[in-house]
Amino acid sequence: MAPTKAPDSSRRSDRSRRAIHDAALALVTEVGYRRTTIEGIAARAGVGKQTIYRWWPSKAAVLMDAFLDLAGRTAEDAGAGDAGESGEGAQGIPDTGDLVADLKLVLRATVDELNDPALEAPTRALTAEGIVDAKLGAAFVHQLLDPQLALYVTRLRAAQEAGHVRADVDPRIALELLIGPLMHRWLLRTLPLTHAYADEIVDYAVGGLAPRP
Amino acid sequence: MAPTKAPDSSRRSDRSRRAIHDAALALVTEVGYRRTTIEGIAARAGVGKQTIYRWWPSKAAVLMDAFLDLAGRTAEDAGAGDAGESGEGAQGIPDTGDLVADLKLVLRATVDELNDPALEAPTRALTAEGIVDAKLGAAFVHQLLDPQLALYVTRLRAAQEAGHVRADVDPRIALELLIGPLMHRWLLRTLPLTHAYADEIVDYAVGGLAPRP
Amino acid sequence: MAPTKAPDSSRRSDRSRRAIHDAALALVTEVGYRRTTIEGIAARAGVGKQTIYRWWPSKAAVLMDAFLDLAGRTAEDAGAGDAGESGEGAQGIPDTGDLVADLKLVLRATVDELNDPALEAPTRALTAEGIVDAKLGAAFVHQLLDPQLALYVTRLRAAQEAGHVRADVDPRIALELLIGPLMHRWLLRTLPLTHAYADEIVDYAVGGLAPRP
Amino acid sequence: MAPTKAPDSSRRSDRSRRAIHDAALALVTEVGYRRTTIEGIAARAGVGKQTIYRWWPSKAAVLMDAFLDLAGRTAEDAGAGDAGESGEGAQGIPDTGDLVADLKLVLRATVDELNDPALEAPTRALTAEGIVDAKLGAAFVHQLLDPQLALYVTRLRAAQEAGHVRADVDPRIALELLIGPLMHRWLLRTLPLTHAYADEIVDYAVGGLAPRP
DNA sequence: TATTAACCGAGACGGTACGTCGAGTCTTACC
DNA sequence: GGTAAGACTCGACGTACCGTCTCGGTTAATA
Repeated sequence: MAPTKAPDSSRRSDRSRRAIHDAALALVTEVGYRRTTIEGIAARAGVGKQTIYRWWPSKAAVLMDAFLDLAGRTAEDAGAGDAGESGEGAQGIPDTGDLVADLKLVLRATVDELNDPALEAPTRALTAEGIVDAKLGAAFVHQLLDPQLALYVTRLRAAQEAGHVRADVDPRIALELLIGPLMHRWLLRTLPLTHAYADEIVDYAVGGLAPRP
Repeated sequence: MAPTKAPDSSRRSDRSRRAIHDAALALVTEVGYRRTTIEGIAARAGVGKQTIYRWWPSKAAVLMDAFLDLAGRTAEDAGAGDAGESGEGAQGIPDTGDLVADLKLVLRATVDELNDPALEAPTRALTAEGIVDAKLGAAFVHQLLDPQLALYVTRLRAAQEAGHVRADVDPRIALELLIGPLMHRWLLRTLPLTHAYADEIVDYAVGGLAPRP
Repeated sequence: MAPTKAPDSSRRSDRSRRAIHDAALALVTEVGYRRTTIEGIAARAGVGKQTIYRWWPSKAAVLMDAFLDLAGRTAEDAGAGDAGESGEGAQGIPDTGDLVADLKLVLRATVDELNDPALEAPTRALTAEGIVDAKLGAAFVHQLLDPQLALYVTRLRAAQEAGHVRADVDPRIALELLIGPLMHRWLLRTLPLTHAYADEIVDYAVGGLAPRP
Repeated sequence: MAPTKAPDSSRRSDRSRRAIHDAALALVTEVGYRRTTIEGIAARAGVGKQTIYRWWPSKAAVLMDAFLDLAGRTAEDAGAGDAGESGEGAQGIPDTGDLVADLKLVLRATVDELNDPALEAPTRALTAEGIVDAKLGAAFVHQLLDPQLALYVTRLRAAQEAGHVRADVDPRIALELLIGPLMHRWLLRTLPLTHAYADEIVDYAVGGLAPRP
């Protein structure tokens, strides 16, 4: 029943943690998730295997942490020029009053992110892993996806209050109408993912959400 | 340049092929894709490993073939009561003139299929594998997904001709508006996948596709 | 109890038999006994594997046959210039009356044979195999070694009758006194095997066999 | 140029080393060298295959080490009753002044050793392997045979000084006159290997070495 | 300031699966 | 019915990683 000797995180080496993150991301990008191994990460990071096993339960968990770290740093960089009033790194969806324009802006940004070669490999790896491993999938959704989606919900609720979206529309479903097609195309690589596509998705979807005349 | 000695497929053992398919599907369902091994499949199928390596390049390829076989047999069984004049096994989407009703029918069927515990494990495994492995993903899309999606395109074109859908709508995108959200929810397990959800998706999507009054 | 279907040797393909012999000897010489495989022999001989398994019980048996064949042909060639009165191919040990000289002649010939690079690999392979596999070893001894040794026995008996060797000497043991050291040096590669060595062996050994003055 | 990462022998598990030795010897004795496999040794020793591959280059090398270990331990046991002042374990050949008697003693002991069922299988296996594999053969000769033969050389030189053996006799060749016939009979199983045979060999051989009257 | 306990790099260990090779058997088509 | 060809089951090969473990060597907090 003993909790199997939890390590003392206050004595954890930050240097190692970062090196492991970097090695994990680099390897996934270079050789793919499949051929990325714990041993490989340890060797690349100049770290003992045990140091990885001490702090993470699986390869996927390492990658997830690394990815969160990367996302955090990226957001920090992006938001560095702003007033810095949001400590979260989540910028939110603008509300110019024009729902279609606002959504197109965000969806185009998402398209760019998905097409970013530096992010593609780890994102695909984590998504795929989450599809098969429910536990990891839940973590992925909660830590990475949900915060993003919450922003859409907020914006859509505002649109409902402004009367641009019917009151009986469930924002959660509306948001999936926007994100779903994007992810579908990206995950399955059926057709190229472009700004034009994002625009059309918004046009069609908002058409179905707008109040009947 | 030589393709490294291709085996003579006319002498292939059908018995082994079927046994391998069955073992692969059973193992993926029972222990999951990760813990399914080529050795395990061979042992379960009562087959030498080499017989698997002779005919398939990877575990994923075995599973894909097995899945196609299963899908073919399932479709055959389903279509057995009909006149049998369609050798394809693809039933097509009904056209009762009521687009919304027709789509709801098919989407509900898709929901049922995705929720079928016998199909869930292999479908997830193949999808996840295809997300990471572009080659396999392409095969998956072409052999399993595209034929399905073509049916939607046909039905949507008919709706355009009947004037229920605007002429400037791209059926390919319209279809993704329907399928995308479904897959999104199923893949990421964000919320349960129900008939009610399928209905709402159809309602919202067709709203955006219908001619402006 | 059925003798498991003995093949009809009258319909056997001589072409295949020879091709298999040649391939076996060539492969043993080129890549060594260990890396010589039945599949390799079959491929090189342009023969089906079954043709080998039909007529020989093991790789060693194939090689033994091939070697006997080779030895027979070699002896035939060597004896072709003679009157041809000996159908056996065994030339016998000359009896000039000088035992030491006669033995040196034969032992030097044996040294040359053991040093012949064309014969070395198969001879070593068969000897080694026979050391570990008693059944094969017996076959090797009876078919290849005993006929050779019998010649020594004959010559030594003649020497006994001529009074050059003590009457109480067992020719069988005397012969081993000559052959043993030669084989020892050749098998274990302790020191080079030369004519000078053969001469010394004869000198020492005959010294021990000659009548006490 | 790098020797491909040599393992750190100071951290080697002695427990595993011993278990592997024991398993190797047991298997060779029980099922023969051919049917002894690295996998079998590992399984029997309760050891991972890699632990064998880490420290030995081949099955034969494992067996050689095991045999050396066994020989060492056996010699240790045999010498335990003595004063123990010789750390070598090599007892040497006695020098009672009677060369014939001394040699008969040692050769009879060798006969007994060769006839010992516990040693037969590994000795045959190693010898056969060494006959075909020159590298291994050299190791076998240097590590096992040469030390033994050196004892004979010593004893024979003493005999030369005492005038029991002609001064012009090469002890190295003389020794082969004794050992060669023994090994020949044992390796080829031509006739049984007995004390009487050893005695005769000594009688004949020393007869050839003694000073001419 | 000396001790000590945890983390750390390193890597050997018992295992599992990999993908390949060859053994020996069986089947097919040819002659 | 013998033959060339080669697919089949099976078992071992030698390799790659897994996750655990043990070994010095730092390094930080405690005595």
